[in-house]
Amino acid sequence: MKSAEQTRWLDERQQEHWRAFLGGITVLMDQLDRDLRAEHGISITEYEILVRLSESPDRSIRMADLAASLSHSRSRITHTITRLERDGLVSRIQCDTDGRGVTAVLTDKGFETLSTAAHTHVNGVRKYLVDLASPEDFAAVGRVMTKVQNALGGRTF
Amino acid sequence: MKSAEQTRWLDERQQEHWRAFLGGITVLMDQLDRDLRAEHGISITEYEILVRLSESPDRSIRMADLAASLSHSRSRITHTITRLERDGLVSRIQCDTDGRGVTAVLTDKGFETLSTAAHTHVNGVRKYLVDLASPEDFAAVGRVMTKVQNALGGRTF
DNA sequence: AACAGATAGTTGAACTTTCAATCAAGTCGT
DNA sequence: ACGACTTGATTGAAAGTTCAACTATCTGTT
Repeated sequence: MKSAEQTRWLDERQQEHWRAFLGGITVLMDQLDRDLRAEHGISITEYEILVRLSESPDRSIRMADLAASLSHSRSRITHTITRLERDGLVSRIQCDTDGRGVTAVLTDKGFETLSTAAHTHVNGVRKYLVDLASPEDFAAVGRVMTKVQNALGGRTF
Repeated sequence: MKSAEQTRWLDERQQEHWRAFLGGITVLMDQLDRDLRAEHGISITEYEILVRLSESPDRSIRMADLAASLSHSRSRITHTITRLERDGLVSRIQCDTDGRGVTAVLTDKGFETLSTAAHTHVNGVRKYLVDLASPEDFAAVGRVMTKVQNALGGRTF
């Protein structure tokens, strides 16, 4: 921040929106996480990984791609996959084209867990978010957050 | 979930919006936190507490009210305030009307830190979010997240 | 007054994420 | 083919969060 330039503070309305945003994501993510843990024993982070794997050819994705896809650090992915592997939902295989590479693969048990957890998750997303908003407003949320992702997206950790 | 009823999955568009939302809040919160830590040595959670205190009469708020205001658990507030107290930004005083009560008070040093950190924070919120969206879209975000907060708001931990 | 139950806050352990350091394998320029 | 550099992934420790258990105080009922 250059000291010469004045900071443009948020006006009252913007501040309200920003605080609603902060508070909203806090309670929303917390509730979705709680529901998944209570009913299926997985966190929302783990759930998102299972989803990505299930949609991918061979139900497998390399660690770095998983990290990029979720905007998580490599380290975080390593730890999370370690837990998922311990629980038998995912397994690791060596990448044959790159000696350094490791690929995470969804196991049958992982797919089973995902299949049932998906109901809980989607119902939550609807009940706590999608169904509360008008389609236009929800689309606006999508537009805005897409821009945020694009603006901050390709960082390295 | 009753097994009789069918889960209404998200359509492709809704799914895009939801994923943008998830990815967006991840990179946004991460960046705002990083900026505050790098330039002022406080996390975004700590920053939010300082803000609430600074706006309150006597620059002080009771622990439970702080928890409610941030949608954090009591335990989390206790730990965070302990850290802020260790760093001299906040101090604890006994509540005189309720023997169980503890009130967190912003110190002068805490106010100083907040005063400079606020520039960093607001500039970030603008650059990474507010200025990327049209006023209408940002207002829509505010509307939606207000509803989320109201729907999930008053939970106990 | 005394008890039951609710509320405020803390504590310590378990769990998750971050951070910096490390190791192995790939790429590039000479 | 050598060294310098980059990239992919892991590791262990530190920082932060959650969870369940606990103490202390308050409130309402009898």
